[in-house]
Amino acid sequence: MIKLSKKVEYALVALLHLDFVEGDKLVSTKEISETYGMPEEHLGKVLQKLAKQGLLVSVKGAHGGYRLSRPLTAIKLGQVAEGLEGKMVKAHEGEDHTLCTEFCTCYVRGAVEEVQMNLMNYMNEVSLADILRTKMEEQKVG
Amino acid sequence: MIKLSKKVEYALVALLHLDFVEGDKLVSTKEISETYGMPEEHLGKVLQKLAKQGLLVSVKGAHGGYRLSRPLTAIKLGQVAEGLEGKMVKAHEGEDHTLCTEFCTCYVRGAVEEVQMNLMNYMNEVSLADILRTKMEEQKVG
DNA sequence: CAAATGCCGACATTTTTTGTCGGGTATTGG
DNA sequence: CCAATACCCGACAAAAAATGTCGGCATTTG
Repeated sequence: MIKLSKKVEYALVALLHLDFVEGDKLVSTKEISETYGMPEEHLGKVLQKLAKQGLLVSVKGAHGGYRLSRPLTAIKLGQVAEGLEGKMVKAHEGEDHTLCTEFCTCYVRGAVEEVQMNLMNYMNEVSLADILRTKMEEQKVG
Repeated sequence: MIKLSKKVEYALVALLHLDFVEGDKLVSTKEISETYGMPEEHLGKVLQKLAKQGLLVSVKGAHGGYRLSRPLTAIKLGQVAEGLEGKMVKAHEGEDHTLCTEFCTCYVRGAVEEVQMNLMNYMNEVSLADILRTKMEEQKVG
């Protein structure tokens, strides 16, 4: 099933939440986890990875927390997923099957990699802002 | 990780293989599994589901096997995935959050569903022929 | 210093994926 | 008719991944 993992789901919820928050206000893991009923420790891990990847800025210590490092328009779905689950497609590991234009095992297998690539490319085009916009338009209509 | 499952991978390999085969020739599970080194029983399950869903035509008995029921242009990535793993998104389960235009829990959560929808819509647009075409163009260039 | 909070690794639990087995049923060829 | 081939199906087993928890450390604030 092509389904977003909880990790990604938590990440998206947190990112969208942070976007709603005014300016540079810092929000703690605890606050977010309580708002949406997520396990705090787990969400913590997720946010730490997002920070490590540069999507979030973290501030330690009392009254610390996280804030977005950039606008949602500049955060791609693919970045979030990759940050949390590692590189998703092994971007053509050197193998050159240019010669096999006819049917052969590697040819078919190569085409399957292509599918993964396509999916990944798609996810790297869609920004979180796009998603939010889609949702808003849908609500206006529906 | 947004990664195709083995089931889907096996299915795609089989479907592309069947496309390479001339005309109405029947190909058995065994033949495919041996060509690509997949576990026969497991591949069998996959092909059975594809047949049940109508993407493949199955012929029982000696010299039986499978063939495509239609051209690859008419087989969408999403169909393959759904056939193997069930409906992927619960297509808006009635809940109406039209009122929450401001920040609220369900609003953010709703946006996450949107992401899933987008992914699914994408997968229902891409046909296996599209994928193959992409691969061919890439080979010409690369 | 104590409290709050991020950071990190290890582990436990649960769920999903992947693979296997045994026993059907249908068709073909001899 | 019989044996071989091959699809069909449910139940189970094994392996892997996702999810959640714990304990301890590091940093900042008051």
